Amino acid sequence: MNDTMTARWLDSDQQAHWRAFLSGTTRLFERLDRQLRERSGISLAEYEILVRLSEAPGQHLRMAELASSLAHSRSRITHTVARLEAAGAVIRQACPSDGRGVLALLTDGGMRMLVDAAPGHVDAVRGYLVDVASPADFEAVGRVFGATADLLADDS
Amino acid sequence: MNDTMTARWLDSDQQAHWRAFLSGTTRLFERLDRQLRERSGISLAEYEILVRLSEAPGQHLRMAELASSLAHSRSRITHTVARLEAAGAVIRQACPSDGRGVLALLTDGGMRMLVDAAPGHVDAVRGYLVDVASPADFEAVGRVFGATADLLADDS
DNA sequence: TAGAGATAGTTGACGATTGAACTAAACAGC
DNA sequence: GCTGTTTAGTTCAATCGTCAACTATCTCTA
Repeated sequence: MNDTMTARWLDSDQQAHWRAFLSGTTRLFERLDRQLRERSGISLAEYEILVRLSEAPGQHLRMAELASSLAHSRSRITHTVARLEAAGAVIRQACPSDGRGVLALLTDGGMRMLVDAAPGHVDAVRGYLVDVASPADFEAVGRVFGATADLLADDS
Repeated sequence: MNDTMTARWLDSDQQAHWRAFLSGTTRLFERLDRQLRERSGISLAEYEILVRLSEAPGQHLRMAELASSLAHSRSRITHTVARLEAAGAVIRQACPSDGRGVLALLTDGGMRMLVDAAPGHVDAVRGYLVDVASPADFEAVGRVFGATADLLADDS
């Protein structure tokens, strides 16, 4: 956002789309989070961390890699990983190649939590978002928020 | 989500779109909230309440109308309106037609806060979302999340 | 090879959101 | 017109996220 930016207001269609987006995402995240908590006892943020760790070679990632991958603050990652560690889903260990670094390592128990949670979560993502959109519309969603994410990438 | 739902996993394109959406919205909301706080001293949630009140006839709405319009919990609306009241942006008064009800009424000061905040906020919404999407793609976003919002409407 | 600055991560205090329990008023059926 | 049930809103405690301060390590340059 800089001083040369002078665009104003949204037209009424744009405003309707923007408000649909606000309302839809608010309800969607609330529902996904609640469903995960009720069925598997983990939050959406915790779930996403487990997913990233499960995909990583050796099932471990640096804290900063988790932070940038999820677009969460470092502090938030510290707190969330601490909760996951208390729940036995993750272990922390020093990073061998960088004395400042910390690796979060998925445990077998963490993998079981993920395997337990994933089907219901994916069903929910499908049922409330993916499958209510046409393939072309869902692609458009990916394009739009990919562009937004790039624009707001960490160095911006 | 019901028992007959058996769809599984997302294909790799769908997963890429879903993650772009997660990352894009996370960054977008974080940025919009921070920009509003820095430039105008209000949160995004507070801003949205001021907008709804400013559009309402008589510049007032019931608490429950705010809650369903923003898809926020009643408890959250109570807290947020309390903060706005402390900031002098809103006044609460008993609802004349329903003894249980409470009206949130926008003050002149609240209207000034909104007028001050709105241009920068709209520029940000444009700059980080609306204008990075083609018109057709942004329409698709509206369609998709409109459908999600309907599906997850309060009685679901 | 100092020393300055940048980077990684944690901590603690504070603010915001949630969910459950609660009060009070409205409504429905008899 | 009671009585039981819904609905509106608030309150409290607990959880989660943010921000600023802090330690430790790494990197760059002279």
